[in-house]
Amino acid sequence: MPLGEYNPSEIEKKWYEEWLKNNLFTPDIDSEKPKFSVVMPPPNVTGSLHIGHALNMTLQDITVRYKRMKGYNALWLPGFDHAGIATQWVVTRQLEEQGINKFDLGREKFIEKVWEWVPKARDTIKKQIESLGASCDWTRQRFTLDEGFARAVREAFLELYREGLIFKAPYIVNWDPKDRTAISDLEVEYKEEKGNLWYIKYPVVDEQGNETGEFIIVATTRPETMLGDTAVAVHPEDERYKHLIGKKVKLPLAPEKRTTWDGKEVSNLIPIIADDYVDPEYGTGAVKITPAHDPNDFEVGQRHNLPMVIVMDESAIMNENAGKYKGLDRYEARKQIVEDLKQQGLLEKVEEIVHNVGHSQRSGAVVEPYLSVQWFVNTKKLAKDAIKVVEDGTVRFIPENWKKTYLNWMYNIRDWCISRQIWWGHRIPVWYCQDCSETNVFSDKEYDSLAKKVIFNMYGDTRISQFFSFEEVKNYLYSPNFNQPDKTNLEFYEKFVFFKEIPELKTEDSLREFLDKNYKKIPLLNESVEDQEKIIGFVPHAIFYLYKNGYIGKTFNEKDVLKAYKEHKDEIVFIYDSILKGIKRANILEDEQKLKKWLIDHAYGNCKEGRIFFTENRGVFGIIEDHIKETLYYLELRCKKCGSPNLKQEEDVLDTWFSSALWPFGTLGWPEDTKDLKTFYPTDLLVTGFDIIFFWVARMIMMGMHFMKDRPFDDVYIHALVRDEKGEKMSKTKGNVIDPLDMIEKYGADSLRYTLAALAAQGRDIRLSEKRIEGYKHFANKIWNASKYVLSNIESYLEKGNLSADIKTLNLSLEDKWILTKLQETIKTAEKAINEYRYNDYASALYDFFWHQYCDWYLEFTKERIYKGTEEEKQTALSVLAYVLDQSMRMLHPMMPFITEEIWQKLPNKTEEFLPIAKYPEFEEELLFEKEKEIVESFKELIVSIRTARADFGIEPSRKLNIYIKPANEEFEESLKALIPAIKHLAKVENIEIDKNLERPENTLVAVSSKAEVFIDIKGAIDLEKEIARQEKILKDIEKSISISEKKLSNENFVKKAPAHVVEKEKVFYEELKEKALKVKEIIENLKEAINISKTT
RNA sequence: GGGCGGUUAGCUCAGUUGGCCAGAGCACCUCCCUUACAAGGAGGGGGUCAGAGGUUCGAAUCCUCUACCGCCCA
Repeated sequence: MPLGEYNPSEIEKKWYEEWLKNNLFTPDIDSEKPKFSVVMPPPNVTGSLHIGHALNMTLQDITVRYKRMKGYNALWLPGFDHAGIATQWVVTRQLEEQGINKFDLGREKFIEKVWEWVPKARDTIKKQIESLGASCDWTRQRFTLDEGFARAVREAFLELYREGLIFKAPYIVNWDPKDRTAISDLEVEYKEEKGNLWYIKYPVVDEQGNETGEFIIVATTRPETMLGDTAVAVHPEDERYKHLIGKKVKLPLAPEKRTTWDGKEVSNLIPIIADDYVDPEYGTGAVKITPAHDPNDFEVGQRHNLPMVIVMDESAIMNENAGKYKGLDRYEARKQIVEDLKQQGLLEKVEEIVHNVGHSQRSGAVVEPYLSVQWFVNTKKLAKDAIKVVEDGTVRFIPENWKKTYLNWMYNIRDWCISRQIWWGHRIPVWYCQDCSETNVFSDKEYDSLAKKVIFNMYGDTRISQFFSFEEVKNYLYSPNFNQPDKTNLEFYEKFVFFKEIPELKTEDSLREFLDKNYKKIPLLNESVEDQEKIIGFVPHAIFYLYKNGYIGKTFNEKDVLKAYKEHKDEIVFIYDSILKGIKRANILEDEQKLKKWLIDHAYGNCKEGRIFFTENRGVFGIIEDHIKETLYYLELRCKKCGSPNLKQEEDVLDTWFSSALWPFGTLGWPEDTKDLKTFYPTDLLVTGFDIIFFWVARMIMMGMHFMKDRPFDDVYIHALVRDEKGEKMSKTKGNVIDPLDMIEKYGADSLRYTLAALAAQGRDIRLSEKRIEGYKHFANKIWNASKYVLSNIESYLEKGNLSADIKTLNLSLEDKWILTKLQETIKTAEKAINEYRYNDYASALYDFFWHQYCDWYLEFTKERIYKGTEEEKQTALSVLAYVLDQSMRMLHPMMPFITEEIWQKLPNKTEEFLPIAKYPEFEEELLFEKEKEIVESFKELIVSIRTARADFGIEPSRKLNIYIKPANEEFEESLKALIPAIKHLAKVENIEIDKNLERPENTLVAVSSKAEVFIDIKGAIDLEKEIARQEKILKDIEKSISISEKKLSNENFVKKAPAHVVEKEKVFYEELKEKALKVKEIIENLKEAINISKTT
């Protein structure tokens, strides 16, 4: 079937499905072929595909497809990022729309909601990536919060903690009061804003605290923070203030007693200290020091051991320390404070200034520097190796200038705040002991069996709580996995986390047996714990617990209970305290008499509720099992220091980038030593945008070097930002976004991809306009139509004969050899370009070849042979057409996977089943025909000169003319004779005469090219004046070139110093020009003579 | 303040170690529905490569300064 109309949407979906069905993108792990691996920068699950993704994916896909076709065992590993703050934000807003407040809902329920929504969001963006044609291996798809990643994150945290590289400390963080979380330095955006500089008078006091009448004036942009001042600093050498150093000032407006962050009292009389940090030139030279609300002041505070007073709460509402301003928002407080200062005469003056104000990238709120206790990674140590591998070129940045940016940042790297006060994410695997305050970090290393590890990980992932039911475990393990919905979570654990079968968990029976054997059982006697009045209390639960866990037998007496309870009191109290929300009448279990009475009461219904739990026979009691409504299991964790079970897990979660830093090895199975890891790590290439070099690339290198002792990737290709055609950032608010999905729908994924590749020049932003995409759709259409020509002719030919797959055996014509030579040149240029990540060169090399060589010339050349040639000529022409088309499709495929596959599938002599796994063209020396190429190039020049002459004289293309050609030499004469049919077709000519010794016939136009003169009979009188003018213009151009060339060649230094081939080229060029000029001059003379003759006659 | 980058045709951009009388696409002008393609074909116009100086036989390309425009970091 030849091709119909080009309709991208029709073919694109079809082929992607076909490729997936045939597993073309899943590498063979046992392959002998060299590997090529890339991990996909995981898009946010909440996001939708924007043009930046499209560019990122396209570039990766081009390289991966190229490598795959080059015979590499190629892995492109896809996945998604859980995007802590962004996702939490989206779900919070959704709930708000339903009138649900996140805090009312509670942490667990909230996270359940997120897990409900996340797969839907993920499917959306996944489909979008697929529609681009990404040839990634979906069978290995991962998620930064999946079972394996969560485990890897705990493992990494534990290891770093043990090595002392993770620590908890009070620190000034960038606090986002809107989202109520700390954010990293990198998440703060500074914007210039108008503000004020307030000059405030602080009264100096004497030893007794009485004002001396002297003032020290401080300048501040944030007067509300003055309530947290704990000193005033001046420069030690500043003569103005030297006498005040060591004295105190009375802090205006502040309450007499304030409290530091760690509970100590601070007076409102604060010292004047000396510190080099103060710039005597700025403001008044005296600076208020607020260690809890300013990063610089924090450092000053540490140097001078100043107390730190926090004056706001987590929402930036003034707190107790603010005295009468308590409860005011920080900006209202500012207003009030300024007002009050004015009234008290303490406001010296106000200056208007422009200063940089930090905003949260996410919420837009003005960031409050805020003292809080956070978790940090000591990056200084980790940076060492990460610097080394980039310095020594093991990891290469492309374009190279990013290396400098990276190193600069790494040299000055600061500790990385990794805790976030949100719910969605990796909860920090730290359990604080409530009894001895020990910090415990747990991972599944605590457990020896895989099944136990799984249960612990489920707990760590908050999939089950510390007291869990059989149903909960079962439901989770046997329900579909987030990444691989065709697998259960248990199967995911087996295949992607532990790489081993876990038989204990496989069936319900074995699972129950396993749980029974390994976990404490918690009998519950209540139907529910809702009605606190009717609830069955602690004592019976405790006894049933002792029984269920074998601490007492089915029959027992009070002494047995007493003894067993004594031994297990801690755990029993801890468990039921949590479950029953309080312990009542525990003393019964400590007193033999009371216990005995209680037991008898509950064997005979003598209590208030008339409950009977036990049988009694001669002082021996027996359990009535029917009372057990449900049995939970208890995952026991104990403090490593004091053994207490009373632990509380850290509330904070980790910065999302902490998990994505593990991406290149976490996705391959780390911390297990897997075959994937051995085969594919280090990866070969990372393609990403410059905006996350610090956020992500740097951290991956640090973590890779630390945990894998090896770089995560060799090459880092940094691509540009996609802007709109005016060079502005695309944003929804500006309304200038180009939606890749719209573009795909309108022009096809192939056109979009080609456009992005063609615009992806290194080191420059991309300005994209829809026009460009439309332009490349024209290219796709061109490919389509040219193929239609080739395929339909092949089809009609195949009814009679066969095409030759081995074109070397054919009797090739001049133009066949020419196009084959051009093809070889293109293969060379294209491969060089793609290997150097010069995607734009790759695109333009193929564009030029396919359109301007293959279509514009070669296709036209073949028409004569195909329509009027002999059988052999037909066969040769069609074989070469098919061969070049086949090679072109292979080369274009990485950029335009769909259209090329559609066409390629229809070609005869296919050697592979699908184009994505077909062999990439090889450069072949034997198919280079330099001489023939030169001839055809000269021939093209000749044709163009004829066309120009025709156009200059306004001769319609349809009018067929007679021409006479006078070649410069015999060789060209021979060639031209062979090309007569082509000339007729290309120049629209009726009759041709070719003769080296020709004289110009009368009434003809002349077209001069470097290897021939052409005389055109336009069948009518020509306007001699016009022709003279035309030729004179041509002559002028030539002479201009001659004079430039002459100047060069007459320059002794040029001939002496320039490389030989350059000089030689210039000489040849000069000679050609000279000859051409001579001919044109001759023509002009002839024409002038003709005018004279016509005048005289 | 420190660092990085940009300025080439009306527009959007290429131009790899200096060797081009500077290229492409779009737009523009003229002619053409010629049996692959009017989403096309043929021909054409258009640039003191931001400015100044320097190095060199030779500079859009290397160096210095200036102007303007971006981005990152403090």
